Amino acid sequence: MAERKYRELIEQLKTAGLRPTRQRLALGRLLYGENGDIERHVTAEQLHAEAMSAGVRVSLATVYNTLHQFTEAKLLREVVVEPGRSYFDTNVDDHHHFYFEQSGRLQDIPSEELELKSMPEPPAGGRIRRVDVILRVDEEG
Amino acid sequence: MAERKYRELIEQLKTAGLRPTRQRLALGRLLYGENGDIERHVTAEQLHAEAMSAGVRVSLATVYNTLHQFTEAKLLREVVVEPGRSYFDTNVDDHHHFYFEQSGRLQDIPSEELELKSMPEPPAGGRIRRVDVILRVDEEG
DNA sequence: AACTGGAATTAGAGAAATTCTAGGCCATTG
DNA sequence: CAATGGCCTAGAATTTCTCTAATTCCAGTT
Repeated sequence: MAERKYRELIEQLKTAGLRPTRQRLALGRLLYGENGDIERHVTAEQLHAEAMSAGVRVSLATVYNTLHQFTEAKLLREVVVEPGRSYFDTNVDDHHHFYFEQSGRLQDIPSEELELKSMPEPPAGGRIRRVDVILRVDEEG
Repeated sequence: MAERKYRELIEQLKTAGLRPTRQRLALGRLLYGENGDIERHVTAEQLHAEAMSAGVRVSLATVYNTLHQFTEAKLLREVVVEPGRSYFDTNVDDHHHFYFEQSGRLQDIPSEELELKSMPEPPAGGRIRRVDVILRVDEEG
């Protein structure tokens, strides 16, 4: 992970009122580090397994807490594709997703490739917090 | 439930290769019956509770099976809004949803009110089976 | 109307994902 | 460097959904 990104992470945690603990930094490094430019869609279980095999001692509960805190801090975005299957996406820019049901894989769609023609008015007293578009894809053959 | 709708349901079950059993007919009546024009978004637990209090003896497993079979037969549409929370929508026409996170409520958006400007090409060997758009709404105050 | 084969239903166990709890640990502040 | 309060942990608990194996029901056939 680039030194710049690392300091940036610490800064973002502070801004969010989160202490830069060993666990949060390690998970941040796993999520954004090394190949930090590649879009990632990980489940809590996956990230936990990844941490284990990287020799990072962290409990599953902490992985869940951290993922939710990162999401809250807009460092991650949660994508729910099926009951009991939710991914955390390292790409927090405006974009959408292909979901491949057979393989359970998720793939980003840049926002330029899928735009909305019109946006409905939110019901009175509400504001639209997020737009989620999922294109469910059948892999034939 | 209108007599017409009732016979229609039996017909649709047959077409789907499903026997019109007491349980399936009763659940169908609960889903589409009486006020069959109103959009409904029910969870399996909710429908099960509804059946119980209507005096219909049916197990939770059967409710799950039936909801999935109805979805398969395109009599229902499943909408996943949160990990561990999925609704079944009696409206199977092309449309989208508002989701109110605080109350957990779902509301239909007619397809005229939210159209896509452009549709991306599905990745090679895939075809887009469904488009799900969820607008997540914060209720302020 | 009884027979039969396959489908459907059931209660309860089981599985999977996530959250909670209570105690101990550790980062920050003064 | 001690105190304070946030953080982490293992494991239990919860929630949602699925599976299993036994029973019951449905539809077509005598």
